[in-house]
Amino acid sequence: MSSEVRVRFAPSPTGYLHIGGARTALFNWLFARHHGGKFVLRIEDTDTKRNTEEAMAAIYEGLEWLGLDWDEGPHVGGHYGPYLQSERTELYEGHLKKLQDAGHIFEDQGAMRFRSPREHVIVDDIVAGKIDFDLTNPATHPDMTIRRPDGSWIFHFVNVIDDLEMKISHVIRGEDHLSNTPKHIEIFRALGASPPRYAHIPLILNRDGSKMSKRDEGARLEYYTRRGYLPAAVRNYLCLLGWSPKDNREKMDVGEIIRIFDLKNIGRSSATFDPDKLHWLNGEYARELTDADFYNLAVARLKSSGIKLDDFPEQYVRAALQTCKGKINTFDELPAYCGFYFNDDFDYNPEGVAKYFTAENKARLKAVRDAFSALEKFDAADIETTVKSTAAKLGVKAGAIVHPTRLAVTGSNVGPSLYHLLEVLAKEKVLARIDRALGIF
RNA sequence: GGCGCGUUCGUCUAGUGGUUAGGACACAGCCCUCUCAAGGCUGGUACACGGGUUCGACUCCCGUACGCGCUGCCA
Repeated sequence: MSSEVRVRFAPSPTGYLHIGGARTALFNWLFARHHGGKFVLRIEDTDTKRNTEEAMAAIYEGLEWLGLDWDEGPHVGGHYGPYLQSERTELYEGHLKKLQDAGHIFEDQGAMRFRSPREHVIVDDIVAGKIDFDLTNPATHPDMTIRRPDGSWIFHFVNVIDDLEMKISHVIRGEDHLSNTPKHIEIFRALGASPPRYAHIPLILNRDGSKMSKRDEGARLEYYTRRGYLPAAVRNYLCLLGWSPKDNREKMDVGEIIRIFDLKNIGRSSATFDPDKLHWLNGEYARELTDADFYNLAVARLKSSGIKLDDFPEQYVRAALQTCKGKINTFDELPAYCGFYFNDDFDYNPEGVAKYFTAENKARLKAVRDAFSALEKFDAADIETTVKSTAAKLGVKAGAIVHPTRLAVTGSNVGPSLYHLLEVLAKEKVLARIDRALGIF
C-alpha cells in the first residue's frame, strides 16, 4: 500500500448528476487531495444508446460547479486512457481472453459468464469492516454474466478491468455496491491481480426514508445550481452527510476539510437529505460573500428571472442590491425580495393591506409623506429622523409609520431596511408610491 | 425467500462500560430592533424492542422488529 493513492469517480451518463453521485465524487476527491493522490474521472457509457454528449456534459458541469477537478479523465487526458468505457473495448477483450485461457469463462446462450471459484470471500472494507461472504452456493450466487450475446459488456466486468488497468488504489463508492464487491474480487483474483482497498459509503435517503431517486425533485445537483445555491455551501453540506469532523464543526472551509478528511470518520448508517439545513448553510455562505460577488450573483439571478436591470443606472442597481445583502439564503429568493426596486406597478400584500392600510394609518402616511417632501437631503439618516419625529408629533411609535410606509412603497411587509430602501428609491419615487397607495384606501 | 448492512432528538450527528447523553438544522418563547433576516438567551423532543454479560450498559454478545441494499444479459 505504499504506492500512489489513485481513486476514481465512475458515473454512467444518465443526463444529470445525482446528488448521491456528487457526494461519492466529493469523497473520492477529498481523499485524493488529502493524500496528494490522483482523482480520476471515468465515464461508464457501456449503454451506448443512452449515452449522449449532453448527458456527459451534465456530469462535467456538475463536478466543475462543485469545484471537483479531476487529474485524469475526459478533457484532461492521462496515462491510463481512454476514459470512456465505450472506447476501451480492446482492453476488455484482452482480459476476457486471459480469463478464457485460464478456464474461468463459459458460454451460455451466446453470453459470456464468469465461473465463480465458489469460496468464501472476505471483504475488508475501510468503512464497513470485515465482511465474510459465502459464495459457495450457486443457487444464491449465480455465475455472473460479463458480456452479452450482442457483444456489449456488463458493468461488473468492465468496472473491475478499468480499476485494474487504471491502477486504482481505493474504490470509494456507494454502499449499494457492497454486496457486489466479493464478485469483483473474484475477477481480480482470477486475473492474478490484487484488488484495491474498498470503502463503501452509506446511501442518501429522502425525507420519507426511501432511496433518493431521479424522480425526487432535489435528487439532481442541477436543482441546486438552478435555485441559486452556492457551490461551496452545497459541497460543505454534502460533506456532512455521512462524514463528520467529530468536533461539532459544521461550516468548514474546504481546505480544512481536505486536511482532516479520513475515510475512518465516515459513518455506517444511511443519511436523510435535509433541505432545511442546506438552506441554512447556504445562508451562512451567502452572508460571507464579498460585495462584488454578491452583486454579480444577484444581477445574474435577477436578469434570469426577467427583471430588466439594464433599464436602470448601475449605481441604482448596486445600491438596491446592497440593501439585500445578508438578508437572503438562496438567490432564488431575491427577485421576490427586491423586485419592488425595479417595478412601480406592484401589488400590495393582502394581509398587509388589511393590517396596515387603515383609516388612522392613512393620516400617518400623509403626515410622513408631507415631511418627506419637505426634506432637502433624502438619505437614510434624515429619513430615519423624519420618520421618528413625525411619529413623535403624532404621539405614536415609529412602527405605526414604518409599517404602512413599507407596504405603500414596496407592496410587502418584509424587506430591506426601510430607511435605506427609501434612500435608494429616492424622494420622487417614494412620494409617487405613497400617493398611489393613498389613493386605494 | 436467501445473503449483506444498518437502527442516538423530526433531521444531520458526537459519544467507544460509569455523561445532567453534547452540538447543529427545524420548531417554540424571550431579547435586540424600522419589518424580515442575522445575532443573543431559553425551552421541548432521542439511545427501536427483548434477553443476556457486568457492580454498572447508548456503548459488549444473542435474538426480534423495522429500514435499506444485493440477489439482472442495469449501473
